[in-house]
This record gives sequence, C-alpha cells and structure tokens, in this order.
Amino acid sequence: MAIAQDISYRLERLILDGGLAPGQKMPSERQLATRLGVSRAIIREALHELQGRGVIETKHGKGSFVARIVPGGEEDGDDSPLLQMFNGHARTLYDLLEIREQLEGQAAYLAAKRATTLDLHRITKAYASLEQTDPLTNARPDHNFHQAIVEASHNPVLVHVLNGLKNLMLLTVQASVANLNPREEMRNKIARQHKRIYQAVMAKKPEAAKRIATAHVRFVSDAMRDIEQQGVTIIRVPVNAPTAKTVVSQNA
Amino acid sequence: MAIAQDISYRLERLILDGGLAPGQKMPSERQLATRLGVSRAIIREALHELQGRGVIETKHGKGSFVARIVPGGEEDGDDSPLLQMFNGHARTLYDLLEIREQLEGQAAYLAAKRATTLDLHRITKAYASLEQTDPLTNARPDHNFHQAIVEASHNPVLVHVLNGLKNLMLLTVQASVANLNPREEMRNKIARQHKRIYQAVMAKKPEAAKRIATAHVRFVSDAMRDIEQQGVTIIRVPVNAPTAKTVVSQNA
DNA sequence: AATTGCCTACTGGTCTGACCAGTTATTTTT
DNA sequence: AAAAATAACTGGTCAGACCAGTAGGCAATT
Repeated sequence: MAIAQDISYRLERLILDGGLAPGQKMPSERQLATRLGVSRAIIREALHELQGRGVIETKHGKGSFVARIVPGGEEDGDDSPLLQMFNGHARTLYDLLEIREQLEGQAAYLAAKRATTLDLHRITKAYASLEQTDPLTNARPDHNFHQAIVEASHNPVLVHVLNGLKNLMLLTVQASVANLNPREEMRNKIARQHKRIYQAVMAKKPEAAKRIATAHVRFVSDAMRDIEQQGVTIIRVPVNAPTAKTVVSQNA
Repeated sequence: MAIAQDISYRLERLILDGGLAPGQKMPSERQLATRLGVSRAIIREALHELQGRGVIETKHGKGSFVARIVPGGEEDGDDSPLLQMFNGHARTLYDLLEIREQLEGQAAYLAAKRATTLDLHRITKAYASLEQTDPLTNARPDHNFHQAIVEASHNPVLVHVLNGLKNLMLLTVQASVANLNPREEMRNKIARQHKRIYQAVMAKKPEAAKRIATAHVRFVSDAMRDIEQQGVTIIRVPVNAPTAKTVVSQNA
C-alpha cells in the first residue's frame, strides 16, 4: 500500500482510538513528518485524504484539527460534501425546489414516454416500498421512487445532473418528509400525488406525468413555505455521510 | 481558498457535471499540473482529497479513475458500468438540449421576474455584443447572453447547475452555431428568437420569456436533428480548454 | 502603565526538480 | 514468431526552498 494512505490510516486510528478528541489540535506537519519518518509531502497528502473524508479541518497558520461531529456549532465555516456555499440557508432549499420542479417534471415526462417494461417494474417496486414504509423513519423510499422515475427517462445527462444534486436533494426530501409528514392531511396529499405520478407514468401519459410531477414539487415547496412562515422551525435531517469503509476492499 | 482545495473542487465538478463517467481514466498528474497551471504536488493533494471522499481510485503505474458507483463488483476488467455513452455521442447532445430546454426556460422566467437594473444592464450589454459579433467566428457571445440571463435568475443552484454543464453547453452552442449559422434563414430565426427573449426579459414578462426561451432551445434541437438526418455531419467544435488563465494571476 | 507596533518563530501553502517503482507498448534479439 | 530488453509512460516519494497567515514577545511610543 502507498505510504501516504498508510499514514492517513494510522492518523485516523490515532484519532479514533482515543488519542485525539474532536476539536483538538494535531501535531504540525513538520513534526509528523519527522516522527513518522516520512517527507512532509506525504504527510500533506495523508492529511488531505483525511480532510476529504471529513475527519480533520486545516487552518492556515494555525494547524490541523480533528473535526467536530456537528459542523453547526460556531461561526466555523464548514464545507458540506461539495457545495458548501449552500449551507442550509433556507433560500437554497427553495432554489433547489425551483429546479427540481422543472427537472422532475421533465423526468416524469420522459419516463412516461420512454420507460421500458424493466423501468416500469423498477418504478412499481419503488412505489410499493414507498407505501409500506413509514416516511417518518425513512426518507429513502421517497428518494428511491423519484430516482427510479428519473432513471426511466433514459437521459443520462438528466440522471447525472439530478444525481449530482443527490446530496442536496436528499436533504430537501428528508426535510420535507420530516416537516410535512407529521401533518395528516399533508401526508395524504403527498401520497395521493405520488400515486397519480405513478399512474401517469405507468399509463404512459407524458403530459399528465409532467404536470403532476411539477405540481407535486411545487406543492411541497409551497407547503414548506407556509410552515416556515408559521414560525415552525424547519427540521433539517443531516445526510449521513457516505464515507470510507467501501474504500478498504479495493486492494484485495 | 487553498489552491489544492480549489483544484479538487474543480476536478470534482469536472467529473460530476461533465465529461468523466465512472470507471473512466483521468488525465495524468503531470498533464493536470500543466493544464491547470499548478505544481504536481498540488494535484496530488487534490487527488488525495477526492480519494478520501471516494470520488476516485488511483492505481500505481496506471492512473487515477473515477470511482465506480458500485464498489462490490471487483474483478479487474476495465469495462464500463452503464453511463459510458457520455463520450460525445450524438445522444448526449440531445439529452443536453432536453435539459437546457427546461433550465433555460426557467432561467428566463426567473430572470424576467427578478432581474435588477444591474442585471438588465448586463443582459443588454451581452445582447449588444451578440448582434455585433459574427457568430461563425465566435460562439462566446451566444453563451454570454444565455449566461447573463441565467445569472439574473438569482438562483444560485440554477447558476451552479448550468455552470457545471458549461463545458458541455459550450460544446452544444458551438456545435449549433457552427452548423446552423451557415444557413441564412436559420441565422435569422435564431437572431429573432434571441431578440424576443431579450425583449421579454426586459419587459419583465416571465411567462413569455419562459415560453420563448424553451421554444428557442427546442428549435435549435429540432433544427440540428433535421440537419443531421440530411446526412450532414455535425461539426463538433472542440471546447477550448477552460484552463489556467484564471489561475495565472495568483502568483503575481 | 497602557498602548502601539514590529519582529520573530511558529503554522500551513506552494513550487521545483529529482529519483524510485509499477505498467505498457515497442523494439530488439533470439 | 516468440522471447527478451528497452523506452516511455504512469503514480509514489523525497529534499529543500520560499511564500503566507498567526501569535506571542519585546521594545518604542504615547
């Protein structure tokens, strides 16, 4: 294994196994380099790896610090997966929904038009588990349902764009689910909308599918605006980090 | 922001928003260093960051590769998962246009609704240089005009998505310009459409702007389909690398 | 005495150019 | 033609230099 990766592994263990607590300062790069007997370049590469994994934060002139679990805490500008400027500011949520409105609509349209039997089968499956699952405990089915439709559009670019926004989308979906579902009528309305989307796609009615899907996103957006204006704080369920653990196996 | 992080961000965008599909090979470190105008050390740090984030995998002597979505299917073959069709095959062009149809429409809608006087000024300026320039020699004005409108939408997510597709968009725009403009009537029609979009935005007529902008993209798309079916080879002007030049100034 | 301000010794950030180590295609040799 | 040597890639590592923020101390000024 490459030394840099070995180092990053050792440093991570050092942190995880109790040596260093969150927020604590790590030794300087030059110190680490000396102590671990490698060049500073290697140390820096290893640190960047941990940085990418969200384990540490580095500040120019100060040093590297073990990342705090919850970035929220302070003024401490933190980076989300990739699009940090979108730090959960409410605006972003609606900006995103504004786009989802278009894209999900188009996806539904294309799905209704182009879906193969396999696609339809996938969508049906996703829809089924959507009905069974309690939306409060698990937002995934919701996302999966939408995802299945998007994939049925057979437009790789569309799949790709939406996939790129997946993290943010998951956030909004979870947020909406967490906030909207407690309200009985809301939950029913959304369920009905899902059903109608599902039916339109299955029936191969592009225009209808588009209209309904667009309206669905719009509805969610509007509903959240209402809620928010009533002074109810929007619950933002953090997306669980899709970190490491998959990386380990690759050198087997 | 640190350059290494900027680079890692740009590389990730390149992967996510554009050219590189899972399993695909990335340019060599030395190439990247040259093209992006930074040292190889920086490139390596950036790559390690992406590695930590699970975006890429690196193999000694071979290169770095965009990580496959499914880590399970080990094996060694360098086959492609699913989304390989990205490679500039004609499909992508129309897939892209399908999305631009929606996004440009929405952008125009929002621009007409939210544009400030400053925005309007910018758009006017872009429109002016659009009329003056010969579209055959320079596709930039076309892109700038659309860009100005997008930015006037005041939706950062929208800006980001479209910006991420910039490379591909530039490609399509250039392709369309190169193919469509030689035909006199085409050029006129497109010019007229641009004018109508411009007017709608300036007049703050969201619905109209949206309708026209959508139709515009649709028109271009259809026109290219026609041409292509007539056996005329689509000219794909290679995107001139959007490299360096912004990076240059930092060592001043 | 209190403040200002500079100097210094940290810290991370970047660059350069070198060399080692796998991989692969080409060319030479058998 | 098959095998072996080679050349030209790729990433991995190193050394030492210099730039750029940060923080603490110490001196000059107020």
